[in-house]
Amino acid sequence: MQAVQFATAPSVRIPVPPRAFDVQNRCSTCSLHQLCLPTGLSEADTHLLDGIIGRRRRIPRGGNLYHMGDPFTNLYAIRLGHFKTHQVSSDGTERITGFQMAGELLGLDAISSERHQCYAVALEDSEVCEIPFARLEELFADIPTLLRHFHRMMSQEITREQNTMLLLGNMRAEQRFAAFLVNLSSRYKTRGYSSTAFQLRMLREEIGNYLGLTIESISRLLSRFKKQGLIRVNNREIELLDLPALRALALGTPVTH
Amino acid sequence: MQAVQFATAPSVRIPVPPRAFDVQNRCSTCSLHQLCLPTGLSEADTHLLDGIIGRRRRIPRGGNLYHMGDPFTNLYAIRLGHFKTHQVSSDGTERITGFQMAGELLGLDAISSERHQCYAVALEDSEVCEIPFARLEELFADIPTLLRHFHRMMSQEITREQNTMLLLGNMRAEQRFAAFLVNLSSRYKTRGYSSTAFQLRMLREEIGNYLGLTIESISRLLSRFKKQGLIRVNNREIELLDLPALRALALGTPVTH
DNA sequence: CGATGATTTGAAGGAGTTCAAACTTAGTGG
DNA sequence: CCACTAAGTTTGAACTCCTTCAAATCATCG
Repeated sequence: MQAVQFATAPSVRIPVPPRAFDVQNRCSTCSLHQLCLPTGLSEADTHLLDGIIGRRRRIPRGGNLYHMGDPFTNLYAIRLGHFKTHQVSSDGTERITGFQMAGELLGLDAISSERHQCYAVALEDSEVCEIPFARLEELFADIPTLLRHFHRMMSQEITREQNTMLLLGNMRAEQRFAAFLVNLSSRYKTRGYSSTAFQLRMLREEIGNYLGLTIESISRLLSRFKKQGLIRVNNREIELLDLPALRALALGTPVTH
Repeated sequence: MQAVQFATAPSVRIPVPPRAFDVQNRCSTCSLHQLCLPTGLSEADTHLLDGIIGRRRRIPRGGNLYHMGDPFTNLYAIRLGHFKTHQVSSDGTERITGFQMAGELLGLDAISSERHQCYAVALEDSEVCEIPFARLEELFADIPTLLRHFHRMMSQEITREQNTMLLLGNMRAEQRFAAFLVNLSSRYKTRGYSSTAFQLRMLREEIGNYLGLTIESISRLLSRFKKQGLIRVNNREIELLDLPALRALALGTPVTH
């Protein structure tokens, strides 16, 4: 019975041994191992995953990893650097849907339409691993742990976006910006970086665009938080001096509606 | 080689024949077949899917399908009726994250944490099919088409939420509400109902909550649209008299930021 | 060092909220 | 079947948060 079912698999997967230039390109030796797609895989399974990972791509600051409308063939795991994803609306204005950092996956929103739904632009010189989705799908049949983890990642993406929806729908400017800072803080912490001092890789304008606020509002909020002793700012450098207070602001009194 | 790989499957799936009370409970005979999980499956595969679908559950108007924090064991396919999903924030206020209708899947956001991330409440007397997720995962190994379709559905959910994010972050009240109406319209059309005349199953307050506006704003917008001849309204009944104009409003001039 | 892009700050204006009150609908019990 | 009630909706007026517009200041990089 099982055999019959398995025979209906779409194509026969022929494992490909890692190529020479892949040696430095391995999930097994990657420092993001615990954050990225191979999370929770056995050593053997990680090697199977290694076998399908495509080339590493470097994207210079401001460069496009993919364009909206591009046919979807790969997911991308960020190895190094930061990205923003944005759409361009009917009237030509840019609308930022998210900021992504090392260990995060780009392209999940393209699976259903088989076309990328947004632009992915590097905020600094960055590097990604190309993950051919068709080959990943083939691996799912062999590595249930990988499939389960992949579902977790997609589900997490949904949850993340729900939180952003709540932020945009219900929070005042001050609350939004506090939530934004707290969010960055916790993501850096997960990656082993300081949760209180980091660089804002994006422009004020991009923060505002993402949070549904103007650049002036962001600037004013930075000044206010600075005056209140919540943060220290120097251009792109920011230090969160009172993380608990910022967290309280982020949770704090939403609009009543 | 393949056999070895397949042997690593987490558990041996023993197909269960449809139980007696399942006869009326089949994907194969369900009118939502083309919209829901079985989309694109062969007849044989649809029967396999039938084998794992749990009981049908009736939820009366106002009843909870699940609560936020509940352990996640099932996805739910809406068979009949409408739901809203909402969270309750720290200060006890309700924040609506979406409205769902027949053929749509509930619970995708719970996969990553294995706990439901929101409440699901029936907006009218409704009915859902329980889909035990663990058994669905077992089926994925046997029915690649099902897996692929499932990924599409998750990806679609991400895209949908991105659109809502854009709506909340960038649109004025008028534009949001127009987009909301146009969205309902196209979903009813897909389901074979009128795209221009339908019932609003949710309260004005719930619409406002979802769109990040007050109930008063929604009421004023309804009045304005009515005066402009774009719609006809009678309590919950609404008729879109000028769908193209509403579509234009929905696309129309976003805030500049 | 000069030019361009990015950020900050100020002042005025407006979209949408808040508060208040009237009105309508649906449901209940007499 | 009607009166009564509670819930939901509409409308008006005042206010507020954030935007818009404008101009000055600052950073970056050839």
